[in-house]
Amino acid sequence: MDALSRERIVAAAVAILDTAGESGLTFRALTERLATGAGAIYWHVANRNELLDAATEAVIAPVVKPVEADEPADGIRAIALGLFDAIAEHPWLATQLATQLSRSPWGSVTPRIFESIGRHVSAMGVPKAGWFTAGSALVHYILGAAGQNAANARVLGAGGDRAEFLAAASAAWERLDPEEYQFTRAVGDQVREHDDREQFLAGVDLVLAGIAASR
Amino acid sequence: MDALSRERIVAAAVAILDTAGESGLTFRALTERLATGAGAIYWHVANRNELLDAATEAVIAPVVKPVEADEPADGIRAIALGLFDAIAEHPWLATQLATQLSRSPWGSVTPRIFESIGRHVSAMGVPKAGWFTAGSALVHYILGAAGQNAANARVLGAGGDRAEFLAAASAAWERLDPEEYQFTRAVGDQVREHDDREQFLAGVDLVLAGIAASR
DNA sequence: CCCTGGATTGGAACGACATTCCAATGTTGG
DNA sequence: CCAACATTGGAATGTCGTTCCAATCCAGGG
Repeated sequence: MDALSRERIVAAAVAILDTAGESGLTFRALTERLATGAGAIYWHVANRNELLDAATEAVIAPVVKPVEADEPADGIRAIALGLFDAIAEHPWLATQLATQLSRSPWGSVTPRIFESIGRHVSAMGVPKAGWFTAGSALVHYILGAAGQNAANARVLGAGGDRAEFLAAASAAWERLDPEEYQFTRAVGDQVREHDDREQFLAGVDLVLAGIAASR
Repeated sequence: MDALSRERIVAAAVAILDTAGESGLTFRALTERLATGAGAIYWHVANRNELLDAATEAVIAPVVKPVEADEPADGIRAIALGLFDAIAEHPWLATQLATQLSRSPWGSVTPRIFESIGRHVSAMGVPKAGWFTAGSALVHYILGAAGQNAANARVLGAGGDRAEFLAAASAAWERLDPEEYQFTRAVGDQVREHDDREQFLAGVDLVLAGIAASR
């Protein structure tokens, strides 16, 4: 039996989260996968929340590494896509990052994301007074849109393919009152034809255009 | 004892959520406040999640009522501020809306928000192909920024005042490695001097500028 | 080499929770 | 007034996070 360590526990947590979602991360699942007892785990991590935070950090850290790019906007797009892919691959990140943002915004992971995006914002020539606004708009759009994309993918689930999902989503939308939800329904038709990644990048570019316009 | 009803249960849930947060909403707290048993509540409500959704809807519904405005942008600002205030008054909304967005995006509350914002987006003269991108950027920024604002207010808590909070936040930021977090730290200085609401609106206007630029 | 103190482990025990179940009570139409 | 049904209150169940403790491991000093 290899020595138990914080890293091994966090790795096991990520694996469980990936296959069973946030509600699947129980101490029972952990003790079984690690062939140990709950007390041993508690010696290395304070509690379940700290473990969730550590798992989030372990998965996000590689994405927010500094990126060199000719254009600052390209650096932002690269980080945005990295986050998009990470959240698509680990759907539990969406809820987790949102919760962390609105529970303890100055925790460990969120400022790192903010910083990695902000570096490029300041390089864009935005006046200092606009840094917070520009950085916030980017980060909130990126995390929100990536999370929603992951949610769509999850609804799709293991079984079906894209066509099946779109059919289900269409059905759900058709059920909406056409009068009351005319915008949402009109948008549904547009979305079906576009690639998720491209659509996400279009949103990033929209915010970037806003930053450029108010510079 | 007045007749138990779904409305009374939802109202009690909102009251509990406001004073004790999401983790405070237990069936024990509900049965005590309503002077009844768990079984009675389960006859009106399927489970805890449905109750959380109903509480969210009850609090959000008044905010997403149609708004008439001379300029579409003003309508968007009005709805954004309504959401901002609702989330500030009921901080549990931040986590709840984020969770609902990334769990079942096509539930009941989220499309209503999307629709109420989208109406004004289409009135802005955005070409149809850009509706989804523009609406998404707005909604994600609004919910994300409002949630973060509520989180800041919560850290501040019942006891202290704004100066105390800013001192605590400063202290947290000073502890960050100045080299590694130079953008975040620079931004902290800017933020201290500005009104939260104005800062929030500046972000909305930034996204609106992006929409106008790509129109 | 052993022995002693701290580090680490495994699992039992505890209290809180969401949910289910059921007997009892209210209500209503024939 | 009496059957069917709607509604209630609370006891029972199983799962969870967390705490506690006895047992084991390990390193360094005598």
